[in-house]
Amino acid sequence: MKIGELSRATGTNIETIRYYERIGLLPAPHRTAANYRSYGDPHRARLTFVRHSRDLGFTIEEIRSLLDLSDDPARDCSEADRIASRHLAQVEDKIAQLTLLRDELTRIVGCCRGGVAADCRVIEALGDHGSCAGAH
Amino acid sequence: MKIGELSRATGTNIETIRYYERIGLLPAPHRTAANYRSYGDPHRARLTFVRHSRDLGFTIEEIRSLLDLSDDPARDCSEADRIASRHLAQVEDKIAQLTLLRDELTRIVGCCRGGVAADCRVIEALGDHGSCAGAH
DNA sequence: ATGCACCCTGTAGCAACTACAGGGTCAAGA
DNA sequence: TCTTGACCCTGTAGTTGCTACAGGGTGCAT
Repeated sequence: MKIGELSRATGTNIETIRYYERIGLLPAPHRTAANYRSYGDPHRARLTFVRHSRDLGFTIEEIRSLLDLSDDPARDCSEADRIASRHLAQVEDKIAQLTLLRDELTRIVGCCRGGVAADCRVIEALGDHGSCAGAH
Repeated sequence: MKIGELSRATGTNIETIRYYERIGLLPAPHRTAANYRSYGDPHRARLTFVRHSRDLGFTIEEIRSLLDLSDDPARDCSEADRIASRHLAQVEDKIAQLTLLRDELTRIVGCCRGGVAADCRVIEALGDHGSCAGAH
């Protein structure tokens, strides 16, 4: 299939596909006589893997490691587990952090009762970290 | 005070301070005879405002708007409230999204029982979006 | 033959910094 | 007086993960 079909089949931007090839995340496919890229099912599966992993927030480098693992079926999979677990921990950290942020923002937004900027609690709160309830 | 002191006083990287000046977020300070930047309290207050807003996740452009507002104390502060509320909504979206992600990752990670990559559930799950519990 | 959709390469842009390279300045100690 | 070290300056390039051109070629239908 041509790059446009692969793009539609995986929901990936064409530019992104070429980008993945450039950085070595996807192998360079065969070319037609007209120098068009020509993909097969293995390419589509690999790109699906990459997109799914990106959707789950894995970095390109993490995906590279995961692909290396899946390319070598004999290898121990504990590294895959380690990568995924570490990522999970990062996501949990991020959630905790954003929750603190949300609470702080809720507090700040709730203070605004209209009026002029000089009396605005939002602006005041932003200028004064000391008035924050928690750390962030 | 010199840039290093301002840096320590606000917990901001020196390069970042110069960057903020370059993009017009902080006004250019006076210079000493040796061409060193020389800051006063208003600069420190403004930078504190910027850092605090960044810590809360506001973008540079949002901060620019907020600073414009605080520079003009007679203006109506409803825009500040609007910016902060929209940002709060974004944070809430992000939390919801990350929570789905976390659940998916938890599910994936929990499946790994060791062994070789060929049988790895982590790798399998990443290659197959269809096996996901929810949308992400 | 002439549109039009598609493909190619290469480069530059985005956010919000961060990290040099290659130089100048200043105060303290030997 | 000299030198060491901490600090400051400008300007440019790198980071992540794409995205958006510019300027061209290809393939098929009308």
